[in-house]
Parts: sequence; C-alpha cells; structure tokens
Amino acid sequence: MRIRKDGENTRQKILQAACVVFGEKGYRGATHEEICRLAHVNTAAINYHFGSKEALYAATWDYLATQMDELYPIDGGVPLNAPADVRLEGNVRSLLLRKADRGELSNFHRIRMREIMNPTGILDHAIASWMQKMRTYTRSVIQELLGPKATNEYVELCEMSLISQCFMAQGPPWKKRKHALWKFDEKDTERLTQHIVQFSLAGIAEIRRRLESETTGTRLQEPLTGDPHDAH
Amino acid sequence: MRIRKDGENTRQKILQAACVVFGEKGYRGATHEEICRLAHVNTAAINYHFGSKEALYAATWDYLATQMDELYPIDGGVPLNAPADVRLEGNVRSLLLRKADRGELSNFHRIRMREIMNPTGILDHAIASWMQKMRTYTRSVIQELLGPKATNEYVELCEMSLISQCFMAQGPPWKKRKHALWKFDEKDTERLTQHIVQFSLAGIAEIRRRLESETTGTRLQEPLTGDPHDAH
Amino acid sequence: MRIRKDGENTRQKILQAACVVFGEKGYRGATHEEICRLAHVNTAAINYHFGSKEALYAATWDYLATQMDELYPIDGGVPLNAPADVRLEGNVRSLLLRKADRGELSNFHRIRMREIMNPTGILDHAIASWMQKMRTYTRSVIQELLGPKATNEYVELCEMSLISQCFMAQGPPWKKRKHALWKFDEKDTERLTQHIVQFSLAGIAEIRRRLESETTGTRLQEPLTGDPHDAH
Amino acid sequence: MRIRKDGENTRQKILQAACVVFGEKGYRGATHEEICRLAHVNTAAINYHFGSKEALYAATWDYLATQMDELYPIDGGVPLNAPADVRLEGNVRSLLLRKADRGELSNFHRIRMREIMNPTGILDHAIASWMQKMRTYTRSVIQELLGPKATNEYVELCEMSLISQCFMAQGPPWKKRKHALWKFDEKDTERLTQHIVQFSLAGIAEIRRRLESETTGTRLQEPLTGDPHDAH
DNA sequence: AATGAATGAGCCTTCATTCAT
DNA sequence: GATGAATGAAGGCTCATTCAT
Repeated sequence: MRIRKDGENTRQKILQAACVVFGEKGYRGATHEEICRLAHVNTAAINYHFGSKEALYAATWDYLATQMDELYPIDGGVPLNAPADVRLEGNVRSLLLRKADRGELSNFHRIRMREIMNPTGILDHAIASWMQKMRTYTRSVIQELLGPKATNEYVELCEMSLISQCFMAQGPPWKKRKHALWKFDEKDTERLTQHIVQFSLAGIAEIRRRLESETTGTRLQEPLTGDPHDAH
Repeated sequence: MRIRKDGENTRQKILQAACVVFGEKGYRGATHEEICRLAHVNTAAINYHFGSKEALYAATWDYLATQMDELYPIDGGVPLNAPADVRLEGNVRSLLLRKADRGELSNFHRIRMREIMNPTGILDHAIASWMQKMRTYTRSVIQELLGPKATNEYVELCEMSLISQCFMAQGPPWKKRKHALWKFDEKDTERLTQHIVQFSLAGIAEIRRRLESETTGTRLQEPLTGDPHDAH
Repeated sequence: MRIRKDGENTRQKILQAACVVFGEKGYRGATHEEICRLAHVNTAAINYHFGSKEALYAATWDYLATQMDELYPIDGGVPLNAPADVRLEGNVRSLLLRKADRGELSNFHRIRMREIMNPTGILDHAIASWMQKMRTYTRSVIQELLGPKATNEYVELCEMSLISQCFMAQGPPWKKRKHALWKFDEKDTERLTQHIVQFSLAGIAEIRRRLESETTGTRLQEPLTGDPHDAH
Repeated sequence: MRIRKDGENTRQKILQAACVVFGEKGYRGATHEEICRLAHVNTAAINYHFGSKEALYAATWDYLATQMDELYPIDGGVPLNAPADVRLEGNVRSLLLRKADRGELSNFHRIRMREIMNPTGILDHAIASWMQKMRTYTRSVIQELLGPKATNEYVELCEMSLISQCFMAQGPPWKKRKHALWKFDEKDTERLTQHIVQFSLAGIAEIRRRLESETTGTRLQEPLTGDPHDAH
C-alpha cells in the first residue's frame, strides 16, 4: 500500500528531469538543485536514489540509449535481405530520425556529442560499446557496396564520409542555434535522407571504381587533372 | 634576462597556458589556479592582465584564430583562378591540416567544438564571424562545381556533406581518444584529403546530374530504383 | 533540545548576529565569516538561508524596523485627540527612546545613519518608505502648532529644527563615542525630551507669531526683531 | 631643474583626487586605483608619497580642514564685541555656508559625517580636536544668551539644539539625495540661516525664562499643561 | 622620483554531499 | 523512503601593497 512515496516513481521523475538538464547544460553545468526542482523532488533525492551525480549521469545515458534503440532501430526497419542501397537508406534515415526527435530523446544526442567533444570520462565505456553496435551495421552495408576488393581502410573511409554527414546534418541539436552550421531541422529529415543517400552512393561508387581500376593497373591515388566534370 | 616584471611576457605565458587548459577542460572546467600554475604566474595575474576569466577566454580564441588563419590559409594556397576541383582540394587540405596540427593550435578545435556543443555565449560573435568567412569560400567553390542551376539549397546540402567529413574525419582532437570514431590521425592527412575530395566530387557531380536532368523533365526526388550499381 | 537542523533557529541566529555586525562594521565591513562565527553557524549558511549578503542586509533592516515600530510607536502612546503639544512631546520621547535603546535595536540607527551617509542602495526603498511614515506624523503635529497660515515651507523648516535635535541629541549610538558631540546618554532621555519640547515649542511659537504678523502687513523675511545690529 | 616630475605636484594631485573619491565613496569604498586614475598618476604613487591608504586619508582631512577654517571662519566674520544674537547669526551662517560649498570643500562634510556615523578610527583624534575649537566659540555665545544663571548642562543642551539644526539642515551633502531629509540646498542658505536663528533665539529665550523663574520658586521641569499657545 | 607589474590575503558565492529527522 | 538543513571545499574576483626597474 503506497500512501505517499513510490521509490520507482521518484527515480523515474529524476531520470526524466536529468535528461533535460544534462541535455541542456551538460554534466558540469547541471546542478542537483535544478534537476530536483524540475523533478519536484528533494535536493537530496539524487544521492539517495543514485548515490552520486556521476551515477545519475550514467543512469541517464542508459535510460536514453535503451529507448533510442527501441524506437529507432538501426536498420530503419529495412530487412537484412534488402539490397545494399536500400539498407543504406534505411540506416541513414534511422540516424537522421534519431536526431530529429524533439522529445526526451533529443537529449541523447546532446549528451553524446558533448561527451565526444568534451568527455567527462563517466560514459567512456558506455558510449564506446554503444557506438560499436551502430558502426558494425553500417560497415557491413558499405562493405557490400564497395565490393569484395575493399579493404578495411576503404570501408572505414567511406563509413566516415557517410556517418559524418548524418552526425552533422542537422547541426547541434538546440533550439537556440547560435552556432548552427546549417539551418536544416526536423522537417527536412526526408530531404536530407535523400541527399545524403544520393551523394554518398555516388561517392562510394567512385571509390569502388577506383578500387577496381587500381588492380587493373591504374594508380590508386589518381591526382586531380583537369575538371572531373569533363571526364563524364 | 628578465625573470619577472615583464608584462608582455607574462601575458603571453598566460595565453599559452590558457590554450592548453581551456582546450583540455573547457571554459567551466578550467580554473585560474590551474592556468596560472601552468604559466608559472600568480593566480591574480589573469584578472590583472585580462580583467576576467571571460576576457581571457575571448583573448585565447583570438590568439588561436589569428595564428590559425595565418598558418593555414583557407584556400590551402591554391590561387583563385585555379579550376574548382583544385580549389576544393586546397580547401579540404587546409581544413584537415588545421585539425591535424598537434601543437598549440590543436586547442583551437577543442575550444570551437565545445562552443558548438556547449556554448558559453562568450565567443558567440567571434565564432559566428569566423565561420562566416570560412563558409563563404567553400560555398563559392561548390557553387561553381554544381553549375549555374544550383539553388542555395543544393549548395548548402553539398557544403554540409563536404564540411561534415572534414570536421569529423580525424575525430575529436584529444590524445586519449576514447570516443574516437576513426583511427585516422595527422599522418593520414593526405590520404584523407584524397578520399574526401574523390568521394565528394563524385557526390557533387551526381547532384549536378540530377539537377540538370530535372529541368529536362525528370523528377527531382528520384527514388532509389533498382540497384544503382546496375546503372553503371 | 535542538542543536542543529532547525531552519528557523539558524535563520534567527544569523539575523541577530547580522544586526550586530552590520551595525558595527557597516555593510561593506561586515563579512560572512564574522557574522556566521558570531551566530555559530557555517559560513555558507547565509547564502543558504538568505541567498546573498544583500538579501540578508535587507532582511536585517526589516527585522529591526518591525521590532522598532512595535516597541516604540511613533506617537509615543499619546492618543490622536490629545493637544498638539502633548502629541509633540510623545513624538519626541518616542524618537529619543528609539535612540536610547541599548539592545539589539540600537543597531537600527547605526544602519540607518550609515545608509544616509554612505548609501549602499540596497535599502533605498525600504528606508524611504519607513521615513515617509515617520515624517507624516511629525508634520501633522507641527502643522497644527503652526496654525492654518503655515505653508509647507514653514512646516518643513520647523520639522527640520525639531527632528534634527532628536537625531543628534544622543550622538551616534556607539559605546566608544570618540566623536560624541554631547555626553547625553540613555539615562538623560527624559531630560532631553523636556528640553527639546520646551525649546522647540518656543521656536515654533515664534515662527507662528511671525507668520501671523506677516499677514497684517509685516514683510515675510522679517529680520531679527529690531535689527540686532541696531539693537545693541 | 624639473624636467618631468614634481613631487609636490603629484602629491597635490593625489590629495585633490582623494577628496573627491573619499568624499563620494568613503574610506573603504575608495580604491587606490580610482584615486590615482582621477589624479592621472600611477597606482603606486599613493604608497610612494603617503606610505599607506590610511596616511593619505589623514592627509586629506588636514588638507580640507585647513582650507575650511581659512575660507569660512567660525565667527562668520562678526567681531567678538558684537551683540550675542548677531554673533549667533554669524556662527550659524558660517556653519551653513560650509555645508553649502559646492567645490572641493563639500567633501569635508561627507568625510566628517561618515566618520561620525561610521568611524574608521583613523581620524578620531583629528576630528575631536577640530570640533573642540568649533564648539568653544558656539558655547561662549550661547552662554551669554542664556545669562549668568546657566549651568554647563543648559549651555550644552542649547548648543545641541542649535548645532543639530546646522548639521542637519541641508541633509546629507550629495547630489543624488535618495535619503534626503529635506529638500533645502545651497540656494536656501540665507533662508535657513534666518529660520534657525529665529527659532533658536526663541528657544534659548524660553530656556532662559525658565532658568530664571526656577530660582524664583517655579519648578524647573514645568510640565506641559494645556496648549502653550494659550499661554502666550 | 616614479611606475608598471606582480602578489597574497581575503571575500562572496556555488554546489555536491552529508546529516538528523 | 524521503527530506530540509547544513556544510566544507573550491572558485572567481578585488585590492592594498610590494617589487624591480
């Protein structure tokens, strides 16, 4: 019989408030007081329920990562036996939808990007293993698109080119985008998906072409000579 | 030999120490004490020479930005009348060399990325105007590569695709790269330059092809139909 | 018996200590450390309970002003329908008793006088409204004593003459009266009351006499009855 | 041969700046930097020329007190053999003119009043001896007005009544008079002089009347009975 | 004689954490 | 289980004073 208090409920309220405050202010900028004020709980509740600010931070990451993977599966819902370019599109769309989420999950990216740019050290392991899972899928798709001759180096380079665009496309995910690189937002997700897929498939195809001509005698690092547009 | 009592010398020492500490710890994480300990000056020296922590931060940005622009000009040394693809390569190389710098200037990116992810507000104006200059150059090159039919939207999408790769290629510039997305480092700069240029020129050419076929009746958002590999 | 953990108690202890320290050292001279040492609480307690030094200062003023008005009502206990000279005596006695208080309330005057001589700006509004209340009462009594012909200017001049004496009579309220103008102290309160009332009633009567002769043709700025230079 | 520096000149500039800053900000509120900025000298000059902030403060007092006594003699220019009421008027006018001065000397009162209300201890001796001189003159006049029967107590009471008015008449001497008690300013000096003299001569006369009737049987502390206006 | 540079002590404030209830 | 109160450590900043020139 619960008359006044409910441990899980309080825990949950703190977690939800922590997403917002950590997302907006970062780990250092967030204070117990602000989180607890937002959660309508006592300031001591964080240490009571989580033991420390660090532990709450780690719990917040898990809380968000779990939801993210459930809500936006990494394959974008495309079956494994679909053609590679369709799987690529599904993957790109999934990554962009994750960034486009305007709810609680939007804080996931803010926290992740901050950790990448300004690591606290607290989430090092969690983020590393989370990324591993994501990258494995993407690389398998790219490997297929590059063909059997692609070494790991080429896969990694193309993966970088693809993932970079998905990470940066919508810029830093805050409303007040003072340093916004581009003005794309959640409404442009489909447009961005198409662009990135088109751009990247062409890029990958070019790399593949070079890879395959390489073995037939053409040098790999073909220098720029004249306007490539003329070549086509 | 002056040991003490040399304003410019002390100022310089503080600036250099500030690069390191702001770069490693961020604005909030940096303390007067740590900066001054590293600079071998008194803790009050920051406020004496710069007036406040904020002013020191702004001075540090200027100090780094000035050096950066001098050392790695945005065009990579390629003259304005060179072909667009060569200018693109120069631009990409310049951006990658900036990130590859392992000296004092490496802190420039750390500070900039942190400001983008976790703005203090102190550098808002400085960073915005700095970025404006950089983007203007890149967009002019892309505009030329996309041809006269490219609207601003297309230019911006391709700019995003290109710049994203340059930003992310070498990952966050810390020695201990726990979150490193890719293992490329400063020794791979030329390799990365070639990859990004090849990949992106192909991507841009593809976007241009679609742009130009659009006017001849083909729909813009041409969906993926069949394996693009078949097309070649 | 509560030794710690009693918010009201701690708050009260801080307030009482603040009266003493602000009273003795002034706003700038008072430090958190000294106040908290006197109150036997932690240095951070001021900001915990009051938010800032300024807020504590304002709270201290309210704390003292409230007690003062309760303990020494401005009319000195004389009913409103008493003759004007009796009301004047009550008013004068009240003002002198306020200054004669040797307890916590003695700090009220120290703080007020300091604010007048060296305003912090923090109490501007509070002191202004507090004085307004006090002056309104005194002026109504003086207005009646001066008669219907007295303009505001005359009322104000006489108010000044009366209040000045009440303010200065006992000198600045410190134990170590290095700058004491007169040696009167709290034991002389009744003696001072009688003197000030006698002196001032005569002064007011003289002003009234001149006021009323003025309307009968005599010029306003009537010099000293018979030019004193001539008289002697 | 003085080429660049002139010890006396620098000293003088500091003194003049110190008057202003000590006058406006008080001892604690004044900083070396502000004073020296106003004097257009180096920050170290205060300690160089005066040894310490305290010594400068004392020197500032002497600098102002000397000028004050020269410019506004305590007797107001009235000869010693003039009638007592005329000497009183001269004394009152002198005191009011001192407060009405709008130049450098206006800081004299600010410093003096602050010392009285909020003593630093630095000027204790200087102020005490300065006041002694002033009071001696005033008391001799009052003694004569009160007649031979006046004891020291009566003289002191009347002196208090008179001096209080002169001290307070123009309120605290700052432009921004947030706590202004009365709105009189330097233009009202003559008007105030007349009022204070009229008011006080009547008050003194009343005290003298009571003094003299006291010896003829009437009790000293004649209580208030009925409206004193009727009595006249 | 004079000064720009430098310093150390001290202040107000913040905040994660602990404590008694 | 939960909380309001309390705390100590640390940070940014001010400023009178000292130092080397």
